[in-house]
Amino acid sequence: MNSRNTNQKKIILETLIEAKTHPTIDELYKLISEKKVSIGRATLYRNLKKFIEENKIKVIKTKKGLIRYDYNSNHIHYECLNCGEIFDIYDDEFINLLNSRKWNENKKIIDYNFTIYGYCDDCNKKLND
Amino acid sequence: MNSRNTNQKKIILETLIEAKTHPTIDELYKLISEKKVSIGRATLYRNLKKFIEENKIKVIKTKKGLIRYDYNSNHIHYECLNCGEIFDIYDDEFINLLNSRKWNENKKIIDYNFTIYGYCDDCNKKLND
DNA sequence: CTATGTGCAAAGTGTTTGCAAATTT
DNA sequence: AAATTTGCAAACACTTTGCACATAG
Repeated sequence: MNSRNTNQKKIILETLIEAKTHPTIDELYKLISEKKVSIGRATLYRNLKKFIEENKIKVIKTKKGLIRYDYNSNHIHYECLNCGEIFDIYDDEFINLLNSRKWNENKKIIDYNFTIYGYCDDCNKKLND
Repeated sequence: MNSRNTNQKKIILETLIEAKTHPTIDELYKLISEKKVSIGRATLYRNLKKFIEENKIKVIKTKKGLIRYDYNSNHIHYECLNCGEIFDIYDDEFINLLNSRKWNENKKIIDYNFTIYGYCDDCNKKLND
């Protein structure tokens, strides 16, 4: 039942952290292939699943149905309803507010997933031509 | 490009609204089958997709990877990390706070998806035996 | 040395699509 | 009557699994 530190795990997590974007599994696979090593797709699936269980990474299901992966740090997502791009929003004030709030006696926050939908600056301009 | 009001659309949306749970597509299919009518799976997929585009319903991707559908009203989800059940939280004060907040000059909130992870009351008790 | 992890290919699931018939407007 | 939607089955895409070999502890 012990988890072992393999080279593959290291590379997968490293690559996901380095990526500024929120890659799909396919994009992540390509990013890894660009490095020297090649990792099997099954290994990628298996390890992403483990990382999710271990709360190291998060899954984002986009409006268009794509499944994207994200290294788990405290932030909010803003998804553009036009171009589909996902932006990270860091808002400590809001996060603090979130963490201090109790939704009922026992329901404490262990983790959360917060995505806001709207239009990004670029698309806003285009749509208001 | 006009959208037509078919009986199938009516039944699908109706059944989803009636369901107090957040059904998977399979659960929804069964709920519909329990009524007189039978709707093809393809029709179900096609219409759920349309409803999402039209912002009538929302998708929830659970920690365990299940895809659940939810009628789109203003509320927050609380997912139990132990039993997996999803609870609705209605917190107007928080929703108002959310809606009034601007994340930067142009990034307005059109819609959002907010899920909190933790343990539900029942599981809390069990786990602290 | 033993248990865990990997890679491949095959199996399994879930979702989409082409097409003819039905339905809506 | 024209355009959209439906239902079926087949096609497609994504994810998991069995197994033999490799690797970590």
